[in-house]
Amino acid sequence: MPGADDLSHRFEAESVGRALALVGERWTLLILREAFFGVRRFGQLARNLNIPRPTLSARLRTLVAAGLLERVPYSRDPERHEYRLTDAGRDLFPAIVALMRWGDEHLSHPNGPPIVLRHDACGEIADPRLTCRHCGQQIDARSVTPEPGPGFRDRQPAQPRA
Amino acid sequence: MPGADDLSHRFEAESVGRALALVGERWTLLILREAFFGVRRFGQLARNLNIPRPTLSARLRTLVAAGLLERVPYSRDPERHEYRLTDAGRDLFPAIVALMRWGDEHLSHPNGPPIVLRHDACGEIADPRLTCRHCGQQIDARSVTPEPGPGFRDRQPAQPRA
DNA sequence: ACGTCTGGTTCAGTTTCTGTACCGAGTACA
DNA sequence: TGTACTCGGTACAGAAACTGAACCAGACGT
Repeated sequence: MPGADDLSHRFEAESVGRALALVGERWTLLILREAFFGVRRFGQLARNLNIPRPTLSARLRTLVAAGLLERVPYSRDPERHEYRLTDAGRDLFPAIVALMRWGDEHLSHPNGPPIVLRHDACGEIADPRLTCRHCGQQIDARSVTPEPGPGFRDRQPAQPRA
Repeated sequence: MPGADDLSHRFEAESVGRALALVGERWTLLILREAFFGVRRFGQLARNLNIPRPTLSARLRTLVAAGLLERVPYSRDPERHEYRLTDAGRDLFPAIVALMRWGDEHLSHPNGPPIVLRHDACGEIADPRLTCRHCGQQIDARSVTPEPGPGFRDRQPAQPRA
């Protein structure tokens, strides 16, 4: 990152920080991955992920509270619910894909990725890249320079602390 | 994700799982974010992130062990080291950017993002997107269908391998 | 009546994280 | 020469989170 030593304390890049407060708990992204694959039920999640059920229960609750999943009833009498991605949850898809690609590239690729994503629009394997919206070129850590944006430091100046 | 209910146990999408085993610990991605911003030193990381020093110490050790950071001496006599991104670490940049964008969009955007990325090549604000490498169109959770890739299930012994 | 499936909860034990304090080596100043 | 400060950590104990095993209630099959 050229010429950018120690920007973070000046820039307050809290976007990542806050995202991670939600998403950085151990199982959260795995649960969301399952959700992207269409898994909606408690038991199915528990089986697929091999996650302790109390942990799953807690995660689902925080995810629902955070608005990434919604808990919708699918039967009454035995009152049952399933967990569906909200739009906010779905918007996390690029992050999961990016992690997936990184995992494919750097962890165990004997033949190639275990899963690929086929792009419905063009019918090809998507092989997703991060690109500049302006010029369309691929972006990586070295081709980009962080700078303060419009929302920089507009945090409450004199938040009276408890 | 159309027609894809419960793919994960069939597909073994372990790329994400393994990535998260490294990256899913609470402070890891924040440390990497700092690294992308040019922060290299223990004390600076500790100050910027407000992370407990023993935790930082532990995280740095696992990151070095995982090959995402390297610990290079920058002075001897008072023997001191700094932590630099390796190529593998740098490749995590898209994932962090994706999370950052999600945070910008869904968490607290009073005026706009606190940080933007300027694309060195075109000089514009990058506003990075995930795109299909084949057709260049933007990709989201709904425009793509997961399917088994070449590396699918090749860690099972029964599969006759070349 | 019995066992099974569902979606959970309770509980106790273990692991992990956190804050505070501390260390040892070097530097800066007076 | 003493004092203070920086830097990169470590030691420790209490708090929080995670984990596995067991359990529960309602509905269903036989």
